[in-house]
Amino acid sequence: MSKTDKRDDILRAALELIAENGFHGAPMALIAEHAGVGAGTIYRYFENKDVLITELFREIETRIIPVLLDGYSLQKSINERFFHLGTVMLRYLIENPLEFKYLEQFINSPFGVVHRRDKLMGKNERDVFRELFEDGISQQVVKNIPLVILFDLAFGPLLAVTRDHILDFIQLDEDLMGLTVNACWDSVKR
Amino acid sequence: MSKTDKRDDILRAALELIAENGFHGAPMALIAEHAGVGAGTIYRYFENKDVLITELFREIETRIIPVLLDGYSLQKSINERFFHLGTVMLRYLIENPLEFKYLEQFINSPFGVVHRRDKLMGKNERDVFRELFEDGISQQVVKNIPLVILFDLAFGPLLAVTRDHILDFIQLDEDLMGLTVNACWDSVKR
Amino acid sequence: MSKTDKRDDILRAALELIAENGFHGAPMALIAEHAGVGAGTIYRYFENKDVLITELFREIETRIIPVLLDGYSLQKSINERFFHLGTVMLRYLIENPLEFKYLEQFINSPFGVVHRRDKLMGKNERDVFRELFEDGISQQVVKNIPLVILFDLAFGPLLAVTRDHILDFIQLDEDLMGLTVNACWDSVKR
Amino acid sequence: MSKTDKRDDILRAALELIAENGFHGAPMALIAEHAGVGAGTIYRYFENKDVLITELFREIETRIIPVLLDGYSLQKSINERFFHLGTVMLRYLIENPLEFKYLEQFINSPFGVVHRRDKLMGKNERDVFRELFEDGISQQVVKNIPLVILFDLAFGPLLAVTRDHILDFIQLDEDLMGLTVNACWDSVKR
DNA sequence: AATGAATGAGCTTTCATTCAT
DNA sequence: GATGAATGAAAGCTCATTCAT
Repeated sequence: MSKTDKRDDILRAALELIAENGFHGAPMALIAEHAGVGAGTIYRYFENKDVLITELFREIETRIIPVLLDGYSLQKSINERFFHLGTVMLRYLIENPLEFKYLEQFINSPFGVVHRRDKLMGKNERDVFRELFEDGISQQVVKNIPLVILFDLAFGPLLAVTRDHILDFIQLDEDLMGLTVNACWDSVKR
Repeated sequence: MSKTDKRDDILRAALELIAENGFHGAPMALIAEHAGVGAGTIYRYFENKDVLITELFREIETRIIPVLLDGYSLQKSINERFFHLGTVMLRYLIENPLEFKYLEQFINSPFGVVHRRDKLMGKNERDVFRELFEDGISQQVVKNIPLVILFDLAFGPLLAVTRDHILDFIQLDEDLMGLTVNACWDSVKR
Repeated sequence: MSKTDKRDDILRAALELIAENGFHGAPMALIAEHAGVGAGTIYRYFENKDVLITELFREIETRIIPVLLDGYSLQKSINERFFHLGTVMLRYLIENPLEFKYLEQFINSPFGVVHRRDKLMGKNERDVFRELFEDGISQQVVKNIPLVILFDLAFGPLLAVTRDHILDFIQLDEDLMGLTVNACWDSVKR
Repeated sequence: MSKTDKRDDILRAALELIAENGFHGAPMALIAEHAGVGAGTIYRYFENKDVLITELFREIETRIIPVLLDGYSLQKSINERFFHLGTVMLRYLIENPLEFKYLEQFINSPFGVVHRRDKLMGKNERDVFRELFEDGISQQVVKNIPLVILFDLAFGPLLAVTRDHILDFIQLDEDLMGLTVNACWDSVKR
């Protein structure tokens, strides 16, 4: 088994346990057990639990980006670009409920606050959503309100809807997903 | 000191500590200390920590309802009613950051899932928002999509925006609050 | 059982275990067991293991001082005062081997270095030995060399001899104790 | 690289780490890293950590003996021989603080007790100090008290003074070193 | 009714040692 | 011979809950 395999096993175990039980329902010993490694082994790959949690977030984030960009074209209209990103993201999260649940845990935690602050400070490289909104504002297609609020108008409902789907409060099909993303667009468009 | 006083002291202490430090930053002994009671005393009023947490949520919920209803009239248009409820709620949360932080903690936790499930199952009495959306749909002013999604479109951004204000990512004044609520309205209206 | 009793039980258990096995041979769980209390109970009396260790040192120190001062008179000659302090200390340590072993552990550890630095900086109240040497120097009875060296000349051998007695390398009786203290005096006297 | 080289690298790394951080601040993996070898390699040269520690002590001891004997003559007076050994040792330890710190760690540990017991039992070959004191006693120049006590009177202060120098409590120059060794002589001479 | 000292299971993390490569 | 990834027992410490007073 290669080095990478074990690291992946640990990340997968952490994803499953934290997604289902939260950070506190995922003791390191249990993660190790689910990963099929010794408790100490985790610490060869991750300095401590916080680092494991943060790395796992980055891993998921990294996994999503190419999915979002697949078929995404800056040539299309702002509306089309928004629709593309919104539906692709919604679909991805619904098809990967573990990753969604993990993201939710992460975002609603001190880790997430730090991450969001860094993002808003522009510490993060190219951000496809920020770019979209900035283009939309300059083209006078999107409401001229603070970026932060645009994010909230777009992501707030998307995450909420995904959660409700995963919790079985609704069944999102392609139609409902389209309606939802369009409704979000209504809130950000001029 | 009456029985009710002590109960209130405990709830207040729990609110402050949990809002600022999360559930795990609020040990029962600390809550007791802040409430000025013995650790064991809490258990005379609340069966265990989970019950305390849930009761505190209901308390806050109960406190908000009359605020929302003050000046609220079923005679006004759906749009006006939505604007009233949205801005009043936004203002209330911003002026009561402890309660908002607590609600966030609660919603993003296993407790919150249970609560939301109960609500959607209609276990809860009269719900002013459900009523508003149902009226809006029947008057063909609001999009005819599942209630759950309408909730998400309206509350998702409001909560997100409040959090960003409290985290100092934006400064919400009355103007921005109005813009935000109107943007939410754009997403639910036909 | 009074509050003080339990604290004393813990200190006694710590003394025994650390004296015999060193700091690392005395896990908190074992100290708790020997003290007849729960593991968590120790933390009601001592913030952490370091504090327990330091407090125990002070306790022992405090216990020795009145013994040293019993029958000690500033009216007597420097030589007599030195002999009194030296033999009383030697006798006390030999009769209380656990305390001696503990002191040795403590002195030869990072704790001890800090403590010694504080002492030399004069942070500690009245120090009977410092006083003795300062009097001796001003009366030109004791060698005019740095205080630190005088301490080393006097205590170095006393502690070494005590350890050898406890380890059964020698059997110190009153005669040998007298000879030893006198030899130490020879090294500090002019 | 020869077998001996690797062994030496390990011993050197162990010396540095243990001297600065104590036995518990020197994990085997770190020693291996500092020595530039694999963790498992140490176990080809030393059965376990205890053996490594003991061997390192012997190594240092062996290194000091020729230094002590350089210029040492049994023809000189006891006083002169004592002065020679005392100052040379003091100087050596001060100039090699790592070795001193290591010796201190070793002596004040269960390892040291065993070693001292062996030494006093006469298990060790020729001992230059024992010889000196025995000569001194038979020439009636040194106090007729047990050898062990003479060792303590001579080494107790020397080690204590060295430690204080290394901890920066005093600055030992050649003069102070001479004074100190002479003071020790005062305590052992008749 | 109210207390708060006591509990002990459970947490994260370290490290001497092994062994497949 | 040499490696270093893997191990898992054991450490210090926390905290929800109990119960004698």
